[in-house]
Amino acid sequence: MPSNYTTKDIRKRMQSQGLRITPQRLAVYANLLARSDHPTVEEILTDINRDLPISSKATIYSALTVLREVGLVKEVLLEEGVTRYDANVQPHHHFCCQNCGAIVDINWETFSNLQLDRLPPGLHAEGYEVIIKGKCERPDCQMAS
Amino acid sequence: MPSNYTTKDIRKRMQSQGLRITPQRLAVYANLLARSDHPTVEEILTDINRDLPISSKATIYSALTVLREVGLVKEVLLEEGVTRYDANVQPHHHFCCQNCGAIVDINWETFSNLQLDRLPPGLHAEGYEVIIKGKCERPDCQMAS
DNA sequence: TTAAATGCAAACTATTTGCACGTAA
DNA sequence: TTACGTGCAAATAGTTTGCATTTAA
Repeated sequence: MPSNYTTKDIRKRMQSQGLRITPQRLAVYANLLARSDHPTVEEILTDINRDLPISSKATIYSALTVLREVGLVKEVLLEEGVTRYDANVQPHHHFCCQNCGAIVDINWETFSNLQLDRLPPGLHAEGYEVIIKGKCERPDCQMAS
Repeated sequence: MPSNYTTKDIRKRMQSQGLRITPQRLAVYANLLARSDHPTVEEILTDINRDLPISSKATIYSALTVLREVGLVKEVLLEEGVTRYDANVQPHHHFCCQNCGAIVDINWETFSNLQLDRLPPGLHAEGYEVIIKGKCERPDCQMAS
């Protein structure tokens, strides 16, 4: 489960901001909650329209913008030109397989002890994330150069 | 200075791979060496064509691809839809100002002691980078919410 | 001399926008 | 009922590609 939230949270968050709960917005959020692979817009679109068409691409973009504004979704930027989305909005780190591109969430506690006071004077940190590049557990990837 | 390299290095690197040294490739690399603000393609283009037109946009893209292939340049992905470039190819971290967008290089040694053995079993790290978000030293930014 | 690089324009991909129609509250 | 959201198509932005011309070695 990529988040501590559930689809119930979307109602509270959206309504408190005067935003409507629509089938499309619910579907996008539910899809992100259900999967842990940080999908792209294209992947979300394919997935939620698999059985019956429920949303257009422009609506997915719109839904993701709104979900980010209310703090239910974050974007993940690891590859050039590819924006991915994550329903896990708690601070955490990312492992990125250099062979297959898989992205694995790493618990915050794994690297929660960074000494931010070592930053150059004048810079004030509000948060951080560690991005680890390497090879994931798949045999193909372990084998790859 | 964002790198330990100089424009002399481009000759060695390129020639050893049978690639040509052109005024355009030199200009792109020299520009990246001269500035520390991780420019976009657009910004590089504007800068090197300021006095007299020397390069087209397609050539900048081509030059950056080659420079990355020979290991003289790295891309920096911190904002959605924006690819920036860096002639500092040594491992280092990035501080990103949430107010003005400034990107500050942080020495590797500042956070060089991460315990990578704490990663989930099966994942093999080959490198990492810490991305710190916060406010930079500019008074405007310190002031901002 | 000649294979490789440049510059332009067209093609492509990702994302945003305008607007008529539909719908959640 | 009605302001907000959706879907479509067109617009925009970033990047890549094809090809004739130029040039580094």
